[in-house]
Amino acid sequence: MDTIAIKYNDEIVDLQTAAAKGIDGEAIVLDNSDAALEVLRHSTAHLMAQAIKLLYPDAQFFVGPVVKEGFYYDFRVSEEIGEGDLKRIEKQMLALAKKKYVIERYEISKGEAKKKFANDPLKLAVMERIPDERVSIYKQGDFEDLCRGPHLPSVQAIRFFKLTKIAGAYLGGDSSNEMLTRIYGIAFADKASLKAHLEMLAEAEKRDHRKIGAQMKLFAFREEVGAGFPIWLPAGARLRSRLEELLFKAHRKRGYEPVRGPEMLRSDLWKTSGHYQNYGENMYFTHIDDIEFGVKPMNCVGHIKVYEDELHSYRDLPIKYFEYGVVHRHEMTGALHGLFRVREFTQDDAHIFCTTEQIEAQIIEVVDFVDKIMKTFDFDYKMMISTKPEKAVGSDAVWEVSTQALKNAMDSNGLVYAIDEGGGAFYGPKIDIKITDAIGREWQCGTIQLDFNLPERFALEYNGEANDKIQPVMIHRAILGSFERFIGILTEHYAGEFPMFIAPTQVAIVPIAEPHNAYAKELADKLIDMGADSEIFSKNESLNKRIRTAEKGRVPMIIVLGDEEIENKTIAVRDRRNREQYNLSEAEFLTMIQQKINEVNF
RNA sequence: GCUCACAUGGCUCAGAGGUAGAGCACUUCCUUGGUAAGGAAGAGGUCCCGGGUUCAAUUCCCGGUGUGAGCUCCA
Repeated sequence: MDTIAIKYNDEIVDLQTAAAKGIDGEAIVLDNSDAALEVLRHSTAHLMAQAIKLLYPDAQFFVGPVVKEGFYYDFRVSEEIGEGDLKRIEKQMLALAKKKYVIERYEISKGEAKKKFANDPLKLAVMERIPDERVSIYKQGDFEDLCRGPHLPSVQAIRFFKLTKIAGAYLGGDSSNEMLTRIYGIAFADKASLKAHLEMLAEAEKRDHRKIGAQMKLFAFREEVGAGFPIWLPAGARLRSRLEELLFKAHRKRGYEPVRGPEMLRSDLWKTSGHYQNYGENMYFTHIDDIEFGVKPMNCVGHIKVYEDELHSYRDLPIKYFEYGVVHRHEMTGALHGLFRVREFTQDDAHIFCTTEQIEAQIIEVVDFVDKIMKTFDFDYKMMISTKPEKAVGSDAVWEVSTQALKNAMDSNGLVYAIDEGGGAFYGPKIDIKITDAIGREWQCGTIQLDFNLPERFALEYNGEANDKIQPVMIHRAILGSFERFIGILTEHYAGEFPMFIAPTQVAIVPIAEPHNAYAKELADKLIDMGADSEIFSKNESLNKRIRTAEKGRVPMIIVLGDEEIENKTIAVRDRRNREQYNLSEAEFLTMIQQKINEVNF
C-alpha cells in the first residue's frame, strides 16, 4: 500500500509538507486507520469543492474540515442546490479523481494570500481566524484552496466516498451570521468499508425509535399536547415500569432510600442553588398568589430539603436518596427529537451525601452500578471526565479539588477515561458514561457529578466525631440518564426486539379456536402471577393472521393453544427470534418464562 | 431560537382553485382455522389553526402551531 503521509511528533504530516521541511517519520498508508481516514477525507472534501466549483462557478468556500462522521464543506452559491444534486457532484468528483491530479502545496505570506483571495470574502473570513503569518495553499489541477492540510499526494486515491447530506449551516456556527450551504460526505480506503458504513446508516434509519415507537405503540406526541411532551401508550408504559421496578430493587440493594420532592419550588430556593442565575433561561416559572415558583429542572434541591429534614451524624453517611424525578426544561424547539430530546422527562436520579473520605468509594460503587446495568443491556461504554465550564458556580480551588477527586477515584482503580475540557455542569465536574449501541453509535446516558457548591450554598452539615459541624459532599448521579432517552436508545439498540425481561409483552397467546380461550386466559393469569405480561390473540381472524400480527408486534414468544395442548396440558411454543417451534409441558413452559424474567437483576 | 421543507380519516400515503380518495387499522356478518395477510358489508375527515386574495380555498399568500433535516444545545 502506498504511503500517503507520515506521523511526526504525533502529528499527521502530509508528504508535501514533509518534503518541503525535510522531515521524516513513521509512514501512514492508505487504510481505514484514523490517521489515514483523516487525510483521505480532508482531500475528499477538497475534491468535492473542486467539483462544486466546476458545476457552480460562482461558489465561494468557507471551511471543509474532517468530522467524526466524515467531512463537510461550507460554501456560498447563488443557485439552489438540493438533495438531488449530490449525485451530480459525486459524478463530477469521480471524473476529477480519474484525472489523477497531483496535490501540490506551497506557502505564501498572509498578505499575499489576502491579495490572492481579495474577491473571496469567505476565504478572507477564514484568514481572520488564522494567527500564523504564513499560510499554505493546496492546488490540484486549476483548483486552489487555502488549507492547513494534511492532504493526499494525489486525488487518484479518492474512490470510495459518498455525499450523504445537504444542509444549511451558519458561518462560524453563529446564528447571527449568514447561512451557508453545507454538504456532508464520507470516504473510506476501500469499497467494503464504505458499503458497511452506508448499510449502518440505512440500519439506523430502520431502527429509528420514533418509527418503531409508533409501530409498537410505545409512545406518541400530539400537536395539541405540545412539542416535547411525550405521552406513554400502554405498551410503552409497561416496558417503562419494568425498567423502573428492576431499577428500584437495584437501588434498595445498594442502600438508596426512595424520596420525592415537589414538582415546583419557590424561586428563592433556585436563587440559593444558583439555578435561577445559571439555568433560569431553561426553567419554567409560575406564580402562586404573589410568590414566584420554578418548576424543577433538576431534583437536587428537593433532595437537599430531604437531607435537611433531620440532623445527621457522620455515622449515617453516606446517605443516598433516589427518585424517578420528573423534570422540565425549556429546550429549543429545533433541538426536540423524539424521545431523545424532550421538555419533560424523568431521571433515574440520586444524590449521595458523604464525607470527603468516602468520595472515592462512592464513585467506584456508582461506576460498578453503571457497569452492571450497561452489561445487562449489552452496551459497551466509555467514561469521560468533564471539567469546569465557562458558566459555573464555585471557586477555581473547589473545582480543582473536586476534579482531582474524580480523577483519583478513577486512577486508583485503574479505570480508563478521557477528558472533556470545559464540559462540566455549572455546579461541578462530572464523569459521563457514553454507551455504544448495537450498530456502533455512541450515546451519552449516565453521569456522576461531584458537587461541593450546593452543600456550601445550602450550608449543609453533619455532626463529626468531635461533635463539630462538617459540610458533606454531594454526588449527583443518574445511570440511565432519563427513562425517555434511555428507552429511545434501547429501542434503536434492539430494533424493537426487546429481550424478554424488558419487553412490553412477554408472551403472545394464540388460541386456535373459541373453545381454547379459557385455557388461554388460565395461562395468562398464571403468567401475571409470576410477573409476565401476555396478550391473548383471540379475535375473529384466521390463525395465520393472528400469528402474523403477534410476530409483527415483536412479542418475543408466541404460544399456540389447541385441542392437543389442552388434552395433554402442553404448550406449542414459537420463538420469534429464530422462528423455531417446539412443545413443552405447561410446567416446563412456566419455569422457562420465570427464568427468563428473573435472569436479570442489577 | 435560526434556515429550509412538510402538515389530507387512528396509521402510511394519493389528489385537484369548484368542500376528497387508496391500503392498513376499526365495526358487523360469514368463516372455527394448527404456525406470517380467509371473505363480504359498513362506519369514520371543519383536508393542523387564524387571517388575506378570489364569485369560490383543503389547494394560492401571510402569521401561528406541530413534524423533519441542519446549525446551536444537551439527559
